[in-house]
Parts: sequence; C-alpha cells; structure tokens
Amino acid sequence: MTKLQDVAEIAGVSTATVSRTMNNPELVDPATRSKVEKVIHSVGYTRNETARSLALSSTRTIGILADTFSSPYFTTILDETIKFLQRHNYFAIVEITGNLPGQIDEHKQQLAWQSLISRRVDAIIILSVIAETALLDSLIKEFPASVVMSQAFDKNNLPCITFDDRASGRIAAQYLLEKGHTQIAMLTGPERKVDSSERTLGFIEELAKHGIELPTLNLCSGNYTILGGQKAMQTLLDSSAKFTAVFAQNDHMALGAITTCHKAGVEIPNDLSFVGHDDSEFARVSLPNLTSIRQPLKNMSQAAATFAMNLSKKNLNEALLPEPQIHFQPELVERDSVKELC
Amino acid sequence: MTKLQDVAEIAGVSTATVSRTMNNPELVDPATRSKVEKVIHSVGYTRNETARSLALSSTRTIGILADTFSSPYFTTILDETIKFLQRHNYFAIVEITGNLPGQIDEHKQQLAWQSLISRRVDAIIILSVIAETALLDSLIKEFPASVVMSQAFDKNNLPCITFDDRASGRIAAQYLLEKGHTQIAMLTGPERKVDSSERTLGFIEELAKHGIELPTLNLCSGNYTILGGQKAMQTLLDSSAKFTAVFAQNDHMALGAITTCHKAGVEIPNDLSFVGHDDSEFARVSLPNLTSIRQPLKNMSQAAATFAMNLSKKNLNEALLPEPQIHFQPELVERDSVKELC
DNA sequence: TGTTCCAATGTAAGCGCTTACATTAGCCGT
DNA sequence: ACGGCTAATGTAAGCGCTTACATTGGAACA
Repeated sequence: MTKLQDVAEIAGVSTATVSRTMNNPELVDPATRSKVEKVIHSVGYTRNETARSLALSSTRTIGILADTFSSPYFTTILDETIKFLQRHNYFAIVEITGNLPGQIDEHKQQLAWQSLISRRVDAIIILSVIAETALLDSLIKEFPASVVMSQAFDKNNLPCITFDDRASGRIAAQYLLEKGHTQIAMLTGPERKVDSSERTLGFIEELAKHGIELPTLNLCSGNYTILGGQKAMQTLLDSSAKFTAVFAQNDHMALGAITTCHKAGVEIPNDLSFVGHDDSEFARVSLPNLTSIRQPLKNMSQAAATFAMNLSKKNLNEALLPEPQIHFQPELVERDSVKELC
Repeated sequence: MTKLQDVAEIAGVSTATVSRTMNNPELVDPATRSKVEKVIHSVGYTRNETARSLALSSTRTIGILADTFSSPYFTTILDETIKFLQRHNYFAIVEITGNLPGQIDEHKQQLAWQSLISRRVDAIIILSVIAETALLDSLIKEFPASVVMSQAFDKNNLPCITFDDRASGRIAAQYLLEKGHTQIAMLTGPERKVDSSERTLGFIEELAKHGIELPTLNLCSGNYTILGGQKAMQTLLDSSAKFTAVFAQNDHMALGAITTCHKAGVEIPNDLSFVGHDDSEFARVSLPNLTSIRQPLKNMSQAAATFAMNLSKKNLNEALLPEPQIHFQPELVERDSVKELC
C-alpha cells in the first residue's frame, strides 16, 4: 500500500509538502501542488486514516451505540444520522449491544461502550436505552462528549435529544376520547424502558383528567415486538377486559395485534379501533391503514449528529454549543384504524 | 486520557511489560502481571486502538459496504454479520452508499469504498449491489481481500457468497403451477439488479418448461419498495392483463400490492393469490399471512464474516481458505396467501 | 566456583501521518 | 549593496502503541 512518503519521493518533494497539498493546499505553490496531485492520482494513493488519527489525536469519528439493527426505529435514526455525518466529512461507527427490546444487559452495553472509547471516537451518540441512570451517569462522566437520544435525562444538564413520550400518551388518549371511546386497552413496551413508561403515564393522566380510569386488566406488555403484540392481544381477548379501542405503544405491536384480531374474527376498525406509535413505513400498509403517532426521527437524528460534531470540536467556544436539551413533539397521523363511536 | 506509558510508570515497569500483560500474558511473571492489571483497572486505562492498529498494520476491522439501513434485507445481514464478528473480537465498520433500491450511483459507491480503504480495514464485505461488473472488478483488483455477497460473480473465481435467485424464480413458478395457476403476474425489482433479473429468468424458464408464456403485460417493476409495489399493482389492475396469482420478488412489494388490492376490492387469496420473497418478519403479519421464499440470511452472513476474517489473516495458509464460492438455496415457506384452483 | 541457559524485563525503533520550527530564496526599500 | 520580510519548502519530533533485540539475574550443573 503506497504511503505518503512514496508519493513525496516520486514527486520529488518532502512529506510535509504532500501532506500540505492534501490538508492546506493554500500553503503550497500551485505548480508543486498540481505536480503532487498528479502523482497522488497516478499511484492511487489513499491516505491512512489510522495514522492520521494518531497524529491528530482526533478520529473525526462519531460513535453510535444502538441495541440492534432489526428495528425500524433504530435503523431510521441510524440512516439519517450517518448520512448527515457523512455529508459533513465525519465517519460514523456503530456498535450494537445485541440487546433485544425487552432485555437489557448492562454488561453488553459496557463492552460496546469500551469498544467505542478504545477507538477514540470524538463523540458518542447513545441510542441504546440504558435503564440504570447510575450507569448512564458513570459512562458519561467517563466520556463527557456524549449525547443521549430519546431518553429523558433531565436531572443533570447533559446534552440530550428527547422526544416527549408523555405527550404521545396524552395525544393518543385525547384522540380516542374525541372519537367517543371510553373503554380502552393499552399494549405497552418493555417495563424498564423509560419511553414506554412515559407513554403509559401520559395516557393514564389524560384519561384521568376526563374522569376515566384505566383498569390494570386492560394493560398488557408486548415488548415492542410483533410477536409480543400478537401474544398480548390474545391475552387481552381471552381476559374479561372490556374495550372498544387499543393504544399500541408502537406500530410493530399494533401489527401483531391486528393479525391476532383478524384470526379471532374481530374486525378493525368496526369491532375494535387501533392507534399505533412511530408512524413506521408499515402503518401505511397494514389493513386497515394504521392511525399512528409520529416521531420526527429525521430532525432528531440531525440534531443529535450536529450536537455530537460540535462536542467533538472541543476547541470551539463552549458558547457555540446549542442548548443542551432539545425536545421534540409528537404528531398524530390519522388513518383508517379508528372508528368514531356515536 | 491515560496511556500505556502512564500505566507503566505507576506500576513501575516498562511499557513493553504492560503491553505484554495485555497481549501475551504468558510472557510475564504472574506477580508483575497482577500488579499491572491492578493499575490498569484502577486508572481505567483503555487501550488506544488507533495507535495499536498503526503499530500492528492491522485494524482487526472488517468493512461492510451496504446501500442503506432501511431495508430488512440489509439490516438482517448487518445484524448477523456484526454480531458474529464481535464474537470473534473483530470490529466492523459499515459504510452506506445511500443508494435507494432503484438507483445506483457509482460515485457514491466509490466514495464509500475509498472511505473503507482509507481506514485500512482488513477485509471488505460487499453487500451493495454494484451493477457494472467492470467497476466491481476494478475495486476488487484494488483491494483483493473482498468478499461479494449475494451477487453472482462467477466468471472470475473470486470470494463470493451467493444465493440462487434463479432457483427462487423456479420455485415460485412451480408452486403456483402446482396450485393450478397458469395466468400469473410478476412484480419485479429494479432493472439493473442482478438478483431481480435472475428471479425473473428462473420464473419464466420454469413456466416455459410447462409450455406457459408470461405476457410482457403481466410484468411490472416495483423497485423493491412498498410504494413501488402499490403503484405496480395498480398498473396491473388497470391494464388488461389477466392473472389469478402474483409473484412479488420481495415481501415489501407484496405488502404494498396487497393493500392496493384491498382498496380495489380484490380479495386475497380468493380473488388473487400471492407469493412473496425473503420471508421477512412482515410476511407473518400481513393479512392474509404471506407465502414467501426464504433466504438463509443468517447462514449467509456468517459465511461471509468467516470468509472475511480468514482473508484478513493473510499469513494464513491459502489452503485454509474455504471454497471461494459458497452457494445457498431458497426455501419455500407456505402460508395463507395462495388459493388452490380446482 | 565458574559456565551455561533461560525466564523476565527493559530499550528503542518503527508504524504513517501532521506540524512547529528551521531554512532558503526572492523581493522590497533605502 | 544590504538587512528585513515573506512565501515556499524542508527537517524532524511526536502521536501511543508493538516487538526485535539487548540485558539482567538466578537456577542448574559440572
């Protein structure tokens, strides 16, 4: 593999000059510059980013910590974040913990974290939900150039892109109430996930505001997965719970639940109404099309990426950093899965 | 950030000894070893992988070239590949070209490629479909430690994990014929994608074997996307084409097409039968559940990862390398979307 | 007691870049 | 003609590791 020195020798200049024509072209004479560039192309030189990182003590790389690729939620964020970073000449390396939605293995998270640190990323974006605030705290203390995404983390004033999950719950409740539903069931996510518990909270709050109570019987966890949604729905149907509508805390569970209903002869939305969450691609192809609550993932991703890049330029004036806490709001996307009760 | 030298000084040994306790513990006295390890933990030292890579001229990193994260096909492969690599103490960095299924921007592919090279990955797994064999050829010539995944590349004897797309086409045709269908439509993928054209070929071949011809009118491209599937189905329905069954070359298009049918009052499978491809998670939640053709993605991913790791250990005897070409076969997964015609 | 040998450790070069500092050469004004 | 200035280039140290080679101090043996 050709190195900078080879280029220098062929072009008859010093390594410094070659380096400069790549990084600070304005410092080198146009004639030598074009001579060097010609050599670079002709020998097909590609700079060794490893060596460069070492010399610069900066990798121009943002680490991303996620649980898995097999969730449209993560992949959308990853796609947007990485595209955005690329556009700004940053690298991204993503480390996955391999945790499934329901289970949270702190050890795996630690390992993934270590791996990012050992590669000396300039900043880290944390997507993976870290349940124990204490752990999150200690991780961030160890590596302060971190931005936490979509996990409420208010206490400390740390960089943090959040989504108002509680508002999601409220909006779902409001909407169903408007449509005349008062008996409602809810498919929740994994218990330890803050986003799920927040949605639950907002939902219950809003119902309570209207004097309606949600029986525990009407609550069932589906672990954010399709299969979980199917099982949870079955449990709900088998129970004595009474409901005319279901709020599924993500679209996956809604999809699963809908198939269960279909098999059980329950017609959507005539017999039962559905509201999902995330407005995933599949909300548009379910039968009927699923009314869902949208997270502005693209904007959130870009905000996180921007933040991470700023964080990596430590020399930058602290004042230039955006507000450490950026909040995003949910938005209802109305489709055909909710029936208006008279 | 603490460095190896700091650890050495605190422990009162040389840097070599510290390095050895991490990489060749058997070379150092148990007493000093434990002393050093204690220091490492107490100061929270994390080795600088950048410097290590430079010293070793090896990054223990496999590069993966993919088009996007937002496709279950890619994400499944990525998930499996990366988990497997992690388990073997390899890093993975994935570079995405940002190409949508239909469009292939060779420039973006080149850039992504360069980026991997510049980070001196030890091997590259190519998922992204590179249409121009010439380009693929030249890339691999430039960096021979590459393994191509699921793209037929027979001519040269290059490392290559392939899936028998033509067999997929044949199986779909056979199955539909068995069920009594003779008038069939097909939703194809992007034109330039080899996997799509192979499926098409296999399908037509098999029909021809039974003396059945597929009218051009019954063919429509849906670009492998949900939306494309919807549109293509609409086109098909609006045309004068006659068919009792549809082979959608991936599940996404099938899902889209099914919603279009639903809106048009066409009932599945009573009025129209469907066979999809990929056996994605969603095949199990569509209504009706989608009969689909499975690719053994997990096995394929692991094969690719194994290959890449071997390729990276160049010192290894060439003889130890597995057969350069590993082929995988499709498998039909029967569900409820095909009706038997009497 | 004097060799020999080996296990444990240290020394220092080198991986391929960047960049502060040194050097050179051409230009200006006096 | 000469000192001073500037633009262009070169020199070499250093980024944080690994490892070939050198060194040391016993243990083993005659």
